[in-house]
Order: sequence, then structure tokens, then C-alpha cells
Amino acid sequence: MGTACLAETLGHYISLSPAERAALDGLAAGTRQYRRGAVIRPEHGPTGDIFVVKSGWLFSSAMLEDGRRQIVRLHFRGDLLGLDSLAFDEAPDAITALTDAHICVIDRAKFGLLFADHPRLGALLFATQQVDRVALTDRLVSLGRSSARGRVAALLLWIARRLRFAGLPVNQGFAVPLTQEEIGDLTGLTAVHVNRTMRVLGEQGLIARAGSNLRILDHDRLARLANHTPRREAIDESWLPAR
Amino acid sequence: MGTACLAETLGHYISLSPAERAALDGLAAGTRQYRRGAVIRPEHGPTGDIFVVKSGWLFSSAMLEDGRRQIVRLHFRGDLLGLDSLAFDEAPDAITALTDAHICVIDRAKFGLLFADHPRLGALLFATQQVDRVALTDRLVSLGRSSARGRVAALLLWIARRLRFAGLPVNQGFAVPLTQEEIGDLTGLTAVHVNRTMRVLGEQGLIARAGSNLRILDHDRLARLANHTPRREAIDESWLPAR
DNA sequence: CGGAGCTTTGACCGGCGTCAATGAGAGTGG
DNA sequence: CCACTCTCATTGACGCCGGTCAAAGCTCCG
Repeated sequence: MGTACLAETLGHYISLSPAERAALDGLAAGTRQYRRGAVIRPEHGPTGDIFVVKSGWLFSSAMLEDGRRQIVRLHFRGDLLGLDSLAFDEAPDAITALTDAHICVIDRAKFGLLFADHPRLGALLFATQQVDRVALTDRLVSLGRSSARGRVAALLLWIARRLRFAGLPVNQGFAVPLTQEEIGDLTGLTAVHVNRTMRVLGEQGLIARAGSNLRILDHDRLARLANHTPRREAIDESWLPAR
Repeated sequence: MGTACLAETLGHYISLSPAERAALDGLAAGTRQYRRGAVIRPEHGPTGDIFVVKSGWLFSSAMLEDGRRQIVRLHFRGDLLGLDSLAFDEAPDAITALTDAHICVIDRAKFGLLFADHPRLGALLFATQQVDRVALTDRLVSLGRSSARGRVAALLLWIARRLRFAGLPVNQGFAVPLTQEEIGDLTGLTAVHVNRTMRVLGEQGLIARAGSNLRILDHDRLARLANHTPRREAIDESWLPAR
């Protein structure tokens, strides 16, 4: 139980007091689990719950009329999801389990009260939204201005970074539970072209692939291809209101 | 003086108490003005101030190594900018004045205290971030999965919507102070292809162009082309903590 | 009148999509 | 253990959308 993983994520940015940790844990209103492929929240449905990812990979996606799909974001342990419900009645995108997954549902009323009882946490949550927003703009630049190779390179670097953030070992390679079709939906390419692109990346010695396992061999060249700008998050603590 | 335009924007979502309006006004720390083309905050520089747009159009953009540019967002009256500074030392994108513009600088410390003194406003600001985030994901879908015509159509609809939100008349046509190169940087196209695309949109009777003036003739067909999903913002007031 | 910036148009090319076929595993039932 | 099926990866042939390059109008302004 508990939303320990939320405290874990926020703890990456600033150190939390025991009272703050307790408040975050107290947000929990139960857990749920889903099988790979399960739709946690359909597009255009009611927005539904706010929740935290405890384990597994999820993604948010939007469908087009012609059946094509764009995956907007991947979500990992510690990510806070369903926040659209604060500002919309209707879900702007679908949330789907990419692997088997556990989530922790958050009590909506308590989440509101958090802003009153722990303004420092409220402000911190506001600040971490900026991190998410910048990640989205980076993807926007990638989709708008990069070649297929650049887009795939950017995606792989971003995944590696997120896994590292979540504390998983990455340097010796890591499992990517994405089909080439899903990689295409993330990068705005077709599955066929993803295949060709990844073959080239392999032939050029930038990555090594074995099944769903992937290893980044030449981080620097990959980063140049991806137009990758390293971003160092640094929450300005002086700005936060006192505990 | 004053940040009346911030209260104006937030007032679109919920009705504010006089005390809340006063608190928002009290955030102001001076105004500045810029000429068309002036860079308010360069990319990779220090993140700098938080501010509200009082008048004019601004944009955020990122440059690639090869000199190409992607415009990430347009900003209008009432938009709250520079929030990256809460989570980053280094500006992730440049902010530039597209037209002559006035901004109102916000006192950083007071902005932090707002979360403590007016938790309802803090929570509301958090909720409005979700609106911005959804707008970004819509653009992401457009760049990832739409044709040139679809992307330009989506951009024009989005601009019209924003102007309407700001209270400007739109139905009889409106001035768009964007060069075709800038429209290209917004949509991930080249200026040449933007030209061809807009000519086609005109020939098909979807829009009418006269100089920098633009009029939407067939909103429905344009929306279909753009894969436009109308989004109704609806802040959940029951969730907000009490005043 | 001349120059600078923007728009418009044409010719050509290449990257990525489309269509189609084959291969490679994993699971299922006999 | 072996068919059978289903999903996903891989590869080839071909076509089109949008990029590139180049040149010519248009408008504004000094």
C-alpha cells in the first residue's frame, strides 16, 4: 500500500521531512494491477482517478480517425498520472499498460488538501510539472525537426535516462518492452521504417540489439544524432515556501 | 502595473475572491517592454524571471545545431512564462517577442508564498498547468502524425482559439503576425512548403488570406483535416481546497 | 531608386510510407 | 514431438510528400 514511490520520486529533487513523507503516504486510496495491454483509462472517457505508477511501464496515447496512433508519453515507477482530471471532464488521451503493472490510486480530496496542509509540497509538485513539460517540448522538437534516425536515437536516450532515474542498471544493456510498432507510434514513424532505422543504428555501432534487449554503445554519437541537450533538473529550494 | 492579466486568465476558470485578486496583483515587481524580435531570454542562458504577458505575442523556441529551429509554443496575453526557472538553472528554450510586447515581471519569493497564503490559488495554478500540458500533447500528435495540411490547419485553429480566449474578435478574420518561415518553425515544415500548403488551403475554400490577415471560412472541414478534438476545460472546483 | 525581407513558383530529389512477402519465435492443442 | 496459429521482425520494390535549390515578384522603407 501507500504511495511510497511518490515520496521516492519527489525525494529525488529535495529532501522531505518525515511529516511530508507521511502526508504523501496518506494520499493512498488503494492499489490496482493490470495486465500487459490493459486500458487503464480510455480516450474520451471520463478522466477518472489520479494515481501513481508503482511498477511496470505505461503509456499515454491518442488515436486519429484513420486508425493511426501517437504515443504521447511513457510512464515509469513514481510517475503521477491522471492529472488531466483536474482540468478536463473528458480524457484527452488513453492510458494503457505496456507491461504488467501496479498502480496506487490517490484520494482526490486529500490531494487537494495537500496544497493547504503542505504548501511546500504543493509548490514542489508545481515545480516538477515543469520538468515534465520540458520533456514534452524536447519530444516536440524531436518530432518536428529530426530525421528518423534522430528521433529513434532521442527516444532510446530518453528511455535510458528514465530507467537510470528510477535506479535501474542501464550501462550493460536493458530490456525494452516495446514492439517496433510502438516505437513507431512514439516517434511518428511506421513500424517498417523503425526496423530499417534501428538496423542502421546497429550497423553503425551506435547500439546493439538482442531480442528485446538493447545496449547503447556510443552514447556521444547517439546524442549528437538526437540533438540531445542534457538537462540537469535543479529545483530552486530558496523559492519554496517554508515547511 | 499589476498583474491584472493573470487574475483575468485564472478568472476564466473559476471566480476569484477579492483577496485572491489582490494577492495576484501583489505579485508584480515591475513591467518591461520589448520590440518585435527582441530576445527576452536566450536558450542555454540562466533561466531568469517569471513573468506574465500583458500584450503582444511571444514564442518559445529551440535551435538545432544545423541552424534549424522549432518553435515550441506561442504565448498570448495572460500567459505565465519562465516557470522553467523553478526546476532548471539553464533555460531549455529561448523566449522571443514576435510583436512589440509588454510583460509584467513577477516577484519570485512572493510567488512561492502564494502557495502558502492562498493554497486554493496554488492548486488552481497546478490545475491550469494541465491545460497547457494537454495543448502541448495535442501539438505533439499533430507533428507526429499529420500531413503538412493537417499541421497548418491545426495551428490556425489553435491560434484562433487562443485569440478568442483572450477576448479578441476572430470570426471576421484576424491578423497573424507570423512569417511563413515562423509558421514552418511551428509546424516542422519549411517556409516553401508552408507557402504551397496555405495556397492549397485557400484554393479549397478553407481559409482566405489577405496580407497577414487570415479568415477561417470552413471551420468544420479545417477541423477534420487537423484531427482537431475540441477540448472543454473544466476545472474541478470540488477538488480545490477552501479559500 | 535601391535594397532588404517576405512571398510565390518551378524543377528536381530523397526520405519515409505503402504494399507485400518471408522468416522467426512463442504458445496451443493433438 | 509435431502441425497450426498468432504476433512480431525483416526485407524488397515502388511511389509520394515534403525538402532543396534557384529565381522572380511584391512591399515596405530609407
